[in-house]
This record gives sequence, structure tokens and C-alpha cells, in this order.
Amino acid sequence: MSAQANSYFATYEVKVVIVEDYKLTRVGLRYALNQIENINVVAEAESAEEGIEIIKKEHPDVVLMDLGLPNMNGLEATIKIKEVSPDTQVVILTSHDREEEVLASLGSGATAYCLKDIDPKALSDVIKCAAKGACWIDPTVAKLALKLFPKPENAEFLSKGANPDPKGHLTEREQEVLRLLVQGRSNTEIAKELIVSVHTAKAHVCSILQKLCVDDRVQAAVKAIKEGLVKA
Amino acid sequence: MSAQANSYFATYEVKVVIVEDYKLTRVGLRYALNQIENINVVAEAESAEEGIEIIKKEHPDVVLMDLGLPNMNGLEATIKIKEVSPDTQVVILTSHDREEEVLASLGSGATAYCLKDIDPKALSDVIKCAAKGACWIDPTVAKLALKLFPKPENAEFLSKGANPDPKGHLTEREQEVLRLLVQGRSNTEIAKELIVSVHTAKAHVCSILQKLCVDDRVQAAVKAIKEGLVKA
DNA sequence: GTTAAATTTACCCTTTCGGGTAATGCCCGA
DNA sequence: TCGGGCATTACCCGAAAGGGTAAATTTAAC
Repeated sequence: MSAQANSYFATYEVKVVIVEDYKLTRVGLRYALNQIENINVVAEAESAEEGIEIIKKEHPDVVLMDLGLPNMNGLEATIKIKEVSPDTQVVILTSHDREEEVLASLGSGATAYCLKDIDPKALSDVIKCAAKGACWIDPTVAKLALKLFPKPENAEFLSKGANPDPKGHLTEREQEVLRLLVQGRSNTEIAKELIVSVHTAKAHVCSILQKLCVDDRVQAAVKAIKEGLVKA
Repeated sequence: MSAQANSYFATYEVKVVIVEDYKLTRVGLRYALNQIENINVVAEAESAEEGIEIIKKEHPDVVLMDLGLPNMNGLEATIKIKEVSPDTQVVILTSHDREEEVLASLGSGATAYCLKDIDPKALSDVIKCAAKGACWIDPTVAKLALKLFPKPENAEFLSKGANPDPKGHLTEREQEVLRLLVQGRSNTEIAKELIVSVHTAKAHVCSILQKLCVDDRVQAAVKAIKEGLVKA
């Protein structure tokens, strides 16, 4: 895939492969997309297996992927595609708007998620920016995906200036302990890791629990992840 | 904000407010964007505080937000904006590509994240689709955001057909227990919740630990979240 | 140089956890 | 009809967790 700085929408010829089981949709897509400048649909597949074979050979810039395929579905296919052709960008094109499918798609390696009511011109734009690796999520499901990002109430860089940590926040040592706690370490293990006594580790954990307003270390770990207190 | 079905890029007049402390960038942006059809920059602000006041009154469709502002920064401003004007979409426009800032921005309520090397035409397209609520993330940082989505190895809908759960997966009851476990409930509490004895709850937790190949409930909770085994 | 906060250690105690083993009843598929 | 998987209950036991309180030490700030 060629690269071109400072352009978010690909301006070179984008190689596209369509994976879609309904022939009518498939040929319609191909026709519509080939009308667009700089988009070149080089192949179609009516099953995930066939699509993967094609992609192995063609290494297209973008794959238009349907979710509801027979046998192997679009998610498994997406995972497979990112294995055999990591630089190929997968654009999900589906009529499903269920949260699980949106999240699972993006988790499987797709870079864009479109609903089928998209108009061809917009789809072509999405394909062009997906070719550059941009992430694009349909308006009707964007909220579902975005709410997965933790609200950074405690992010230290929120206010970068002279902000003396408005109390209630974890000390460096406590953050260190929290990190280990999230890994599932016991107090004993934490103590060994930090080369302190178990008493110390316990003391830190206790103050962490208090500061996070939780009752036990499980809740602390969950809260830490959800609020992004520890780097994943 | 008016709505128009089947169009991903807004085709109506999009009201835009720019929040950016550098005057040069600000006026440059305004000039460039006002060249674009259907985009109308109605106001500029050079600080977050000023921007919020303007947005309270104007309720624009889109806010172009710089991250590095004096005093209150762009993240805090974004949170505030989504409070006072929930339908206003925030587009982050920054030169920072640090992972924390990307994630924190999206977690704060922004719907799009652009780097400043974007060309004006592309930016206008992003603004137009952001106005409809779409999520757009710059190619250079999209990977950072996308890797946050859990890979759905265990998602039951991966193969929807006659797939008899290839063993090693949690039973319904165990998933129920796992859900409570993630909430930080003790075995006793889980037992009460499910109206069973503590022994039963313990048995379920034990088999969960074994099936997830972890040593304790903290690791189980973390794994459950990271792999999307429990609905957030 | 005094104060404040963070880090460290220690003791007490009760509750919970996790492992192991095993028995019972239930339902479904072979 | 006979398993096999699942849910349920039960027991024992050692280890760990969590709460409370207290104090010594370092570090940082003022």
C-alpha cells in the first residue's frame, strides 16, 4: 500500500475486495463503487473462505465485509484477514446495529463499521479514508462504541499546569501497587515485587480501597480498568 | 440539530464553533472552513471558558477543539460541553498523538480525533460526518484507539450455527456468577443474590477460575472485562 | 527548621478465599 | 436406559484478605 502524507482520504487507486453472500448486493456494490474515481474493485467473494483465499493473493487495500455470512462469519473472517494480510483494512458493511456486533467487529480488527443504508458516495469516502487506516463508525452506532472509552476523571494530564493533585488521588506508590493488584497479585506477591514487607503492601492496598471508595480489591481492579487508572 | 436519513455526511448547514488559543490557527481555520459549502463557522474562542459560554448560547452542531489550552484544557472543556449541550459534537483537532490523549479525548465525549496535518477539505468532511454523530479517528492514532476493543474470542455469536460451545466455556450459571464477581461481590453475596448456598457459589467460582485459567477472582474479573465476557 | 505528607513496619482480629473431595438430583442426548 | 454434563450442597483446611490502630522513617515543602 502506497502512502501519501497529509491526505486523509486516499488519492491513489484503492484496491477493494467485496465479501458478501447476496449476489444482488455484491454486484450492486461493485457497480456503484467502480463509478468512483480511485476505487477499483478487483474481486468479489460470496463466502468468507473464498474471500480469504482471494485476499491472500491480492492483498487489497480494503475489504468490504458483510457480517452475516454462512459457515464462517464476518468476524472470524476479519480476524483471519488481519492475520494473512495485516495491511489490509477491513470495512464492515452490515445492517446489524447490535452493540455486541459493533464492539466485536472493531475488536476483531475492523477499522470501519458502516450500516447498509449508507449512500454510495459516502461509502466510497469511508473506503478511501479506511485505506489510510482511519477509523470510521456509523453515526447510529458510534455512541455504542465510544462509551467504551473510560472517562478520564483521574487522568493526571487533565490539568497539566500547577495542579497539586486535588487530594483523593493515588500516590505514586499506590499506583504501583494498584498496577500489580490489577494483575491479580496477592499482597504477599506485591510485597516481594516492591521489596517491602507484607504489612506495607497491605497498608497501600487499604488506602487504595479507601481512596477509590470500594470494598475489596476486585472492585478496585475493575474501577482501575474502567477509569483508565492503569495503563492497559 | 436537523436530521436527514441515509446521508452520512451532513448536507445541511453545519454550525461550527472553533476553540483554539493560537489566533493564527484560529483565523486560518475559520477562513478555510468558510470556503466549504454547508459549513458555517459562527464563532471562535481562544479559551475553554470562553468557548463554553459561547456554546451554551449557540448550541452549534460541531465544536473544533484544541487540546492544549491554558487553564482548563480541551478534555475538561469537552466534558463540560457535552453537559451543557449534549447534541453538540466535539471534534478534537490537535498535534498530539499520545495514546493517553487519544483515549481520554474519546472518553471525554469527543466523537472525532484529527491531527493538525489534516487538509482542510478532509477536515470539512470529518466535520460534516461528525455533525451526524459519526466517529472518526485519524489514521495515525486509530490503532491506539481500536486496540482497546476486546477481541471476541469467546463471543457466543462468533459462529451462530450449530456450534455446541466447544467446551472450556462458561455455562450460563457461571456467567451469571462471573457478572456478580466482576461487581466485586463476595461468595456470600453471590450466594444470596442467586438464592443458593455459599457452597454453590464457591463451586461456581472455582470452576470459573479453572476455565479461565487464572488463580484468583481478581484475575478472573480483569480477564472477563478485557475479553468482553461480561457486558459492561 | 518545623510541618506535612508519604512510606514503611508491626500487631491485633474476623471474615473470606481457594483447593480438595464427594455426594445428590436433574436433564439431555446417545 | 445409561451415561455425562450441570447445578446443587456439604465438609475440612490453610492461606489470604480486610479492618483497626499505631508508630518509625523518609521525603518534600514551606
